[in-house]
Amino acid sequence: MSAIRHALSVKREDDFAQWYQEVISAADLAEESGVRGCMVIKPWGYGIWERIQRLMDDRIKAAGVQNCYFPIFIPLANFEREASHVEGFAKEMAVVTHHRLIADGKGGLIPDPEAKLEEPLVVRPTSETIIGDAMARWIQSWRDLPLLTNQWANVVRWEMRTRMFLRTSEFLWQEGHTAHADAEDALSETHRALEMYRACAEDDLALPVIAGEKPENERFPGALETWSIEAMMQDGKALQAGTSHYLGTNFAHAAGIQYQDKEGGQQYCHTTSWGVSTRLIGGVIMTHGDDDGLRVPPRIAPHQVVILPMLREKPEDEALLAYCEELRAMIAQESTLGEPVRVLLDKTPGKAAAKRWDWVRKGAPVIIEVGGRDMEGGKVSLLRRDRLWGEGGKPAFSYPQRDEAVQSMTQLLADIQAALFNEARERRDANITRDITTMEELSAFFGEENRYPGWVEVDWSRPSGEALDKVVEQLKSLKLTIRNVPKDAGPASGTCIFTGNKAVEKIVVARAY
RNA sequence: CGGGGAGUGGCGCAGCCUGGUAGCGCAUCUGUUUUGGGAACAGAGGGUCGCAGGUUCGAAUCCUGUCUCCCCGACCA
Repeated sequence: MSAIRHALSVKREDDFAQWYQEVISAADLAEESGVRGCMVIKPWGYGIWERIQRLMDDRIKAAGVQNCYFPIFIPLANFEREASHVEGFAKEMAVVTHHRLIADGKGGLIPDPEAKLEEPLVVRPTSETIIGDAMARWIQSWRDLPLLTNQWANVVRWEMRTRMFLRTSEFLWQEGHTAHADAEDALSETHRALEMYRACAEDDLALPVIAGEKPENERFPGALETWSIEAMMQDGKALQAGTSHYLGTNFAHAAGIQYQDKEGGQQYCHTTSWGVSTRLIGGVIMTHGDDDGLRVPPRIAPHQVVILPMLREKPEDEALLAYCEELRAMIAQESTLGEPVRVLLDKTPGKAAAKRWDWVRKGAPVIIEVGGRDMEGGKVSLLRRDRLWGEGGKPAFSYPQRDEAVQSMTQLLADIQAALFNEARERRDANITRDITTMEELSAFFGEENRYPGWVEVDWSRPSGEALDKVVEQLKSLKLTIRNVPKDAGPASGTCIFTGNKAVEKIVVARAY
């Protein structure tokens, strides 16, 4: 029995799905739009996305990739060219068929039958085909390679079941598309992107991930290899947080992406594509959220420090605001994690104690409250969001001198960033089980009693085709999926848990979002 | 898309079975008193009850359709 009065009404352990919904509304991240599967991303949520964008974009550009923008509409014929790609996406396409509305005579509007498009346009679910077209125009010679492009865009996939940030019909992402002279070069790019995602997830979002190759049945439609980073959520499920694909020459054949090599012969390019999306925000929520709301890692927090003056609507407020403004300016002079500290002086009317809880729910890493007594003593009241509660169920304030608080900010924010990562990593490591060697054990492990069982790493023989289908079917009955073959896992030594054959590698098996 | 649940002031809900023109808590606004930890009291504002049809003298309530959300499943990067 705890005396703590939490800022949310639902606890993670009581109803994780409902808790997730509450964090999104309580932290003011996003709201429903009235359009199926589409959400309005509100300033705090979009601010987090802008931070992710900025940090990722820096990494992308550092790798020599250039940003472009391609159309949202793709001609149907263009989309049809790559067979398995079509098969993968056909079921979830938004299609534009008309270009004009007319009155229906009942006060409403309908698409004008006279204005039907000769060829329907599909709303991009991803842009391999249309970018492939451009690549075919842009690439002539081996000197044009590698061609490294990226775009930040929205895409639409008509999902059957949607969840805010995790799976929405429309979402925001970046999609990198590259063309190379040979497989080796393209594979190297596939891995560079994967490692970039791992670094961004771990260093920027404080999400520990496992990077590895997806099994054949989970490949991107049209890809020869699909690699992913997988993050463990607090309910033990896996979230695919980013993917990187080696597409071989499949799309090059479909779009005619060819170059003349040094010997004068025509060669098909080897292409890659890779992306991360607003789904990452869902991963941040389910990794760092607690029973008081979100906890935003400092690197991606729109405001890292929020100052709340304890205003009383009296003349002495002026001096207090001046004291806080000085504090704000001093903190803004400091740097942390390689950037100037982002600090907000929240002067909106209202009591500081009430506003504090809004910022707790939003997850600002550091909250500083300043009252008249603090000012007199040259102090501030400081609260770490990642260590919110102290003795007796009260917020764990510390009361440093103002100068001391300013000087501590560089280290404090770096500490919070590290603490969130370490907490998540320890939780993940504690929840990966490696000693399961039979299907019976696996089945028992994921039985009813074990609510948040986490992940299991097992040996397998990498079956293919129908043999793999059987394995997938077995796992499905336990609601499990193969997440990936971790790059960093040790060599397999035993026998395949599914087939009994000699194991060739290890896989991670888990329930997934 | 199948099964289940739900849409009533900003948020959370009651009312619906047994039709009679809308209520509670929180939040908001105003005032007073408070004031170092999510203030108290008093008063006030705010809703064509998701939308569209239908039944009826009369519909939040009954019927039909439709949209959206949540949970489970199927599907899926």
